[in-house]
Amino acid sequence: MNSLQNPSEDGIKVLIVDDEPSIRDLLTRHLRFEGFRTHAVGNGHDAVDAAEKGEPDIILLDVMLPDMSGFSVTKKIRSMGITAPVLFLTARDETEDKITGLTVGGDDYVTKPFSLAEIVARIQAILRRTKAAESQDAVLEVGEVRINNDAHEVYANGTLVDLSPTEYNLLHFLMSNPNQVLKKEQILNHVWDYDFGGNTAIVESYVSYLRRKLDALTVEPVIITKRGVGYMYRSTKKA
Amino acid sequence: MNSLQNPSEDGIKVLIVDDEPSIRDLLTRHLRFEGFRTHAVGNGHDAVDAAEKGEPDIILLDVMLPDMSGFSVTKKIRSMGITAPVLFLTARDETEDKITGLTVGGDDYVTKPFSLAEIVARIQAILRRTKAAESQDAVLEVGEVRINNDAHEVYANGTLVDLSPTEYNLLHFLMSNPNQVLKKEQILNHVWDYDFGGNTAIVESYVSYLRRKLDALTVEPVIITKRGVGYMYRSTKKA
DNA sequence: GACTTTTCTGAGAATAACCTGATAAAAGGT
DNA sequence: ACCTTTTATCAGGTTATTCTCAGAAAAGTC
Repeated sequence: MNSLQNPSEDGIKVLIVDDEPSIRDLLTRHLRFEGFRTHAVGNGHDAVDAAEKGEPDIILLDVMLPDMSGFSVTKKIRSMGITAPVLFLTARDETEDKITGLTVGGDDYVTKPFSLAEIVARIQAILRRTKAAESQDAVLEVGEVRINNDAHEVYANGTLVDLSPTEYNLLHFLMSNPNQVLKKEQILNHVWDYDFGGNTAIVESYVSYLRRKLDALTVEPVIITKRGVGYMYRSTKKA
Repeated sequence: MNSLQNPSEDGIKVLIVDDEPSIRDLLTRHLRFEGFRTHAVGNGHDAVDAAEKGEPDIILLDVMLPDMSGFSVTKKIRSMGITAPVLFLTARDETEDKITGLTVGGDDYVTKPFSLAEIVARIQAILRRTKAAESQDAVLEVGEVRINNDAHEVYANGTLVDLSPTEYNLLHFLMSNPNQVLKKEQILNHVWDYDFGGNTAIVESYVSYLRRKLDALTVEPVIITKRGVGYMYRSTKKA
């Protein structure tokens, strides 16, 4: 039926540029699953081509490409009058000043390895800023909990809850798919980086952390364990 | 003559890839019975061939194949532009990171041994997400009972019923085939894993569990014993 | 009604799933 | 460099679930 997390993102075209086929594949498959239209290329030359012909709404661009750097690609396409925002994919140790220097305007960047939830969130944020397109809202309120994705703040019945980054990401993912059981594997795939080595036990830990912080402030527990299946965020209790 | 559970799934092509003939046979026979069109092969090379020529809607792919791994097969067919979703069949102890890494898009996986009901449910879920084909709905309501497959929740006349996973699976299977007698063996084959060692007495136990939980909430008993034959879920009472 | 067969159900042991506190390592801030 | 926060792993305790079995109950047969 609906894709997870972003049922409304329908006609948005994403150009994916990365020389590693596995990353291209990962992003292509996931973003398609989320409802985006994608096109993937493996080098800078093809990227310029595709940016011109494909008219993407947003470009995911690896900064380390075999033929030319992602920054050269950006300059080139900007000089051609293409204004689509760029989300740079960088290695952790990339000199950050270079990146921040180029991420003017609506651009942004994420460091590898990233989580899929992060990529989608950044795309959402960029599109929200630039096009004001009907993309995911910055504020998500389900049941007794309100989550503000711009400020990264969570309120439970009006009280600000202090969450760690991972706790926040997990809650955001759960709240994006209310009343739907999410398997632990599924959660791990979305919320943790794609190269995370551990097993799903960590999901249990973080659910525990979240419950400790949230359940003290809510009438109903918000995260339901579906034993043998997964976890579910419950918005409205049904008698 | 009618297929169980999914009379509408008619033209969907399933490619089955497993080196064990018994598993190939089990899946072929069952999925055909369910109304799918199937084609089965026993190694990676043939799988790539069949994926190209057969244009399957979905691929059931064992990850342990004699000539190449299921992941290599996936990469190969993806590079050929084939986007059909893959349902991986894996051993329980398979390194999970490998699997989870590849199952981010529409893909999914089940661990061996699986139950046939699980396979069908996963295929349904994948097709529902990707192709939006007119496949099984997430909510199934028959008579006084409503079952929500997204939330894995069951309501009897509006009251939430707490079921264990196996109880849920059994009820789901019964409700998928209302007003139709199901033999205990049939139920065992669908709902329990294919390597289940015990006998059909366990079906009796679980029917008993279900009745205890459901009949308190319904006017009519929903599960009827057809002595000497099997059980039947009845939607509208028929004398 | 008496007998046979089949089904139902309660009890219990073994197992699996889950929760949580402790802890160590890593990251981040001052 | 120090302290704090955060992340990740692990093991013990706890609860839910699965499965089997045996006796009770019900249905069918003569």
